Amino acid sequence: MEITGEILSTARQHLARNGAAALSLRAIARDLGMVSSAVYRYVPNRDALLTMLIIDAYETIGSTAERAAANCDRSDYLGRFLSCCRGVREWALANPHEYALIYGSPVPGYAAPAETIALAARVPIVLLSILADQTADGSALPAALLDPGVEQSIAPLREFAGGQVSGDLLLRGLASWATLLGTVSLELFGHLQNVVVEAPAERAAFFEHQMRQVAIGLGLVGS
Amino acid sequence: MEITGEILSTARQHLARNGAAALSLRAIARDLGMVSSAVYRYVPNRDALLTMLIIDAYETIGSTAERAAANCDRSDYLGRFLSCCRGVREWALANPHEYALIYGSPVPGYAAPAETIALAARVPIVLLSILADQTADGSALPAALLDPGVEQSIAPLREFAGGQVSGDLLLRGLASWATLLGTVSLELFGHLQNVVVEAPAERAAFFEHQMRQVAIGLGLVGS
DNA sequence: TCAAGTAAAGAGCAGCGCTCTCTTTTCTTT
DNA sequence: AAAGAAAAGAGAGCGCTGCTCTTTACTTGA
Repeated sequence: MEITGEILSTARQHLARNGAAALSLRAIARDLGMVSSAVYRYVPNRDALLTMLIIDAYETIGSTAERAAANCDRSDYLGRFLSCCRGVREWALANPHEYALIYGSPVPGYAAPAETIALAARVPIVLLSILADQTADGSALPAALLDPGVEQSIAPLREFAGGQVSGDLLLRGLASWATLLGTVSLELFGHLQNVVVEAPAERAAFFEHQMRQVAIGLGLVGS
Repeated sequence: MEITGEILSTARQHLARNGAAALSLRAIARDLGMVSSAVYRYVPNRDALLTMLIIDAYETIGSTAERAAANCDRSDYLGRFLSCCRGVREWALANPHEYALIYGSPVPGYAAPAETIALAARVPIVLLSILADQTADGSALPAALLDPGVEQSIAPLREFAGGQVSGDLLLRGLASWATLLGTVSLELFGHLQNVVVEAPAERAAFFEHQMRQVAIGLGLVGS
């Protein structure tokens, strides 16, 4: 148990420094003063190690988002939303390789291990809880009527939300999630070069504005 | 020149089948009946090959988006936008590894080669041209006043657009781009599991609805 | 015909994931 | 305390990778 932890923390350091592609069991073993075959007593293979790092990343970004949102009054929906968005972006900027690991291209084969899907939900759940609170106190946007096919398409999410939030608002929430991750990914993966000034202050102002616009679309800011 | 082309097309096939991580110069050489050292006469190294594939991917998704948008009347802004979005998504679904290569985590070191940044602009330019046409004929949304810091942040884009489009609309355009890529990435990278029904018809209906909502935010659909 | 240039082959280095066997250490049981 | 079992690590080795260097074969132009 002890050594598994050391392997994991060394792996974390290597990931943060060199990225997932360069993660090497042998290098980790060297750092720990072991021979490479010895780490196989603790970790089945490289993919399993990556999975642990993925879980780790989901946990830290999830708790970051939760803590950020919890910093605001429960009734301050806009504050909770913006705080959550900022938290996600700042975590991503501070941990680019970890972010890429979970929201970039899936590195190993393809299949997301079953353990990760519950963890992956933590960030969207923060967003969802804002919409649920908003709906509960009657301040949500009037729900638009949806095409039955569209309504049907989000059946799993609808079930998860337990009928607390209208289909229309759920879809808007999904869009806000996509915009958040899209904006962060564009910035982190270099697609805003020659588009948005590179300096941190400008990047932050840009992000803040974009998320505020998203919040308007969610009905979080009284017009 | 001949052989470089064969190497590239073989590399394309390998990328499509196994993804960028598994791309191996030796395997390509084997497929071509050469010895591995021989391909180094045509390709400097593996990263250069990846760069070529990146350029290739940008070109095909760019022309796909352009052709899709060109399928509609020039004055049919909504049609052009939706057609472009559909084109991007369908190309991504048909070429997941290529999509991941350009919009997922940057695989090699980090720095996007200078040759790629012009190519990378082709999809956003399609979106931008819609907004420019819309502005030119006076049907664009009234431009909201922006915070000076935000206005400043998009100076590079503003310069590129040549003053044809308001800062407010440029920012909305960037948001639509982020939402488009975010939505496609979420779907492609498995983050819509247990959220949106997996069947192609439902996924398409979901995507269509989301993009229509984005179009409303851009003022592309007369209310 | 011969020299120059080009393309390919081959060997080899260091690194990787992973497996197997063997030895050493540690803990448990009598 | 001695004997046995279990756990942990060491080492060698397989096949793969990117990449380099040297040598061989072939094709040109003079």
